[in-house]
Amino acid sequence: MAPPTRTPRGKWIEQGLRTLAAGGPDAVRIETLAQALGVSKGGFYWHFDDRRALLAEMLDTWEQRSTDEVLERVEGEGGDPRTKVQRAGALTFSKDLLAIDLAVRDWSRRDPAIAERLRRVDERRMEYLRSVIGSLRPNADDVEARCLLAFSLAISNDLINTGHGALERAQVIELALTRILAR
Amino acid sequence: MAPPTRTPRGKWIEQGLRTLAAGGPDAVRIETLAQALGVSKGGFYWHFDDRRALLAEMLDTWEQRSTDEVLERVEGEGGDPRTKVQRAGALTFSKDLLAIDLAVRDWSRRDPAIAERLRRVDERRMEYLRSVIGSLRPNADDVEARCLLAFSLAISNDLINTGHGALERAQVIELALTRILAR
Amino acid sequence: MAPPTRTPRGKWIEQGLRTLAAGGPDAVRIETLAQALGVSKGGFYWHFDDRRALLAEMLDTWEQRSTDEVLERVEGEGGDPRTKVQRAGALTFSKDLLAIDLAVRDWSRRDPAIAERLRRVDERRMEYLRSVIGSLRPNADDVEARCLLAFSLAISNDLINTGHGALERAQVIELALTRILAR
Amino acid sequence: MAPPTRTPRGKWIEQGLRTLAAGGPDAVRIETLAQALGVSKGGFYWHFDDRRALLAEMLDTWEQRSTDEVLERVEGEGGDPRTKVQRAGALTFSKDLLAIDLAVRDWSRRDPAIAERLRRVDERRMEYLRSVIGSLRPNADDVEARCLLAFSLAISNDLINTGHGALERAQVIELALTRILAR
DNA sequence: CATGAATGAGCCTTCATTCAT
DNA sequence: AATGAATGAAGGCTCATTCAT
Repeated sequence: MAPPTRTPRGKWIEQGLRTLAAGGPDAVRIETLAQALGVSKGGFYWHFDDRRALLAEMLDTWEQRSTDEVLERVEGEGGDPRTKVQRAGALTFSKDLLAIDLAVRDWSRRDPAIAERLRRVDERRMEYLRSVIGSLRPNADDVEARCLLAFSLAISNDLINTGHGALERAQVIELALTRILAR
Repeated sequence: MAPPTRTPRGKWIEQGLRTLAAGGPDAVRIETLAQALGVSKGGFYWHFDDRRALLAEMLDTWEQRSTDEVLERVEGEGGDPRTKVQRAGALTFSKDLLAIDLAVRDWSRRDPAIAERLRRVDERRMEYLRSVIGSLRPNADDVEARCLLAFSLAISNDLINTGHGALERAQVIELALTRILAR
Repeated sequence: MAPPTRTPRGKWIEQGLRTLAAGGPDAVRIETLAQALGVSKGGFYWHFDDRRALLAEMLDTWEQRSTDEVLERVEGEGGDPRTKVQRAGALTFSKDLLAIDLAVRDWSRRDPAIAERLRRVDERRMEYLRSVIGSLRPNADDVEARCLLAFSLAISNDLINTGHGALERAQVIELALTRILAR
Repeated sequence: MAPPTRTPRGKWIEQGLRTLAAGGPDAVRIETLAQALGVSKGGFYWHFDDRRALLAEMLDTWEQRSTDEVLERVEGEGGDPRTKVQRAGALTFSKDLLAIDLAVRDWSRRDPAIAERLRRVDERRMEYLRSVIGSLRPNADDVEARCLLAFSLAISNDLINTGHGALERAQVIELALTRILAR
């Protein structure tokens, strides 16, 4: 009844995603992962055909987590539109997921296959944003502009690192969000 | 008084920035650059101590171009605040510079030295935005929120790739910008 | 009195010989054999100490099959000398055995142990050839030359792949054999 | 005026052919060659794209040496048919070339591209044999049989390793050749 | 300034072998 | 008897760097 697998497939994927988040796709090196998992690199090939296979599964996992899981949770908890938008943002761009998201986003700029995956994910996110913000405001074009602003704000948060005078970043975000959702 | 000799040194930097923009820092390989320049890679080391030195100079060049050069040009041409914001955006995030900017931005997430450089650059950009938008709106906090929104919008534009129903991306941007600068 | 149990051991050897014939000794990889047998490679080590042990047993099997079994069958059926020569050739160099033979022959060129085994086998074959052809021709030296020719012809058949004008290879062989056995 | 190349392309090919002859294609390992040449393995890639490129050039070299060079020399020296046959055999299957030839021959049994190359080479050799032996004997079919025998004898010589009673192998070969060329 | 050549570290992958179950 | 999992030693290839010319 000993552990049926010392280092299950999932561990490699998890570590892979952590590494991707921290260092980008080029940092996802078999040897590095193995070392982090306290395992010999050769063992990797028991679980995966090759590096590409790992990357693919990592992306599958990320895609799943970033869409279905987030949306289910948000819709499950209910609340008014503003709450939903904030919650969806909080989940989608939780510390862990955001780092992966940004890594994938950069990666997508030089790999069409990644770009396609990301487009799929973003499309679902935007669709959700649209439905929520759309319940607040009648004009479709207006909704679209607000969605893009909200989305941009979320993505850029970790990409911009400046001071804001007397304010904290969080406060500025609050103000900005209010402005986005304002009447 | 001698004209700033366009030594081949500059060519390496230029090509380096092009490559950085297209493939990220890992893609900046001496051999690749040499090939693109039609030169043997050995020659690289006449100009630069090593790869790091090239990267450093590339970043110097980028920093200079992204700040002083842009701001000088924008202020030199004058115009009302909205015009200035748009022009600054257009210059800062011209096709070429934006690609570099995004590459640096991603890079900065895993290299503190890069992060510090980027912070310096962004701080100057925000300062300028603040001064321009501040001339329109009196409330400092409000200005800060609008600045962050404008900045986020500019950065994210190339990072998001979704459809917008009947609208073109450019139109949505227009609407969003109007909203940001609105009374 | 128990029938020679066809333990799985034999299956590994069989598959090993097939693989040796098709790809040479380097192609005899535990993993490949296991896959072909629909078994996990770990199991191999229950039957054999290591790869070398398998190769040794494969060679034992081949040696046995190439000599005793062939000669018994040929002598068992009788016939005139030419018939015997042809039958011995047909059996020794049946499609399956010939492929193994050639693989071993090449292998023997770089492994003295293999060379010794092959010499043993060939010596028995030549001895038999000598006895049969010797029953036709009186002069020992002459017999020796004919034996070598016959043997060369048999071995080379699969190693040479040229056209023969209007003739088929089989016809040329016929003519050559006739010439070898001629008065 | 120092040596323009420490380890010219040709050296790699030469060493590659030596290794091929001694150990078959699988033995042609970059690292092994490098070590034999007293060079670091990395340097290999300055001269060749990859291992396959080396193998290809090795085969080109061998093909050239085995055909044009041999035939030129034989025809250049003249002599009666028997002399030519023997000389062609001696050159074609000189110690060095024969070892390569046999390695290629075995290799060709599992790689169609190699088989095609070998066929081309053998076809030229047979063509030459045919022309020489054909000058002795009128009947084409008869000539064909003799050619095949001569060719088989040459190839098999190094593949068979048995005693011949009181005779030396060379003597048996002499007898066999006489028989092949006999009236 | 630049080239041709070489080095060596690092990474991906394969494979014989081992080990616990 | 056999499996799932892991190890470790190769071996192929890339690339920053060096060096002599």
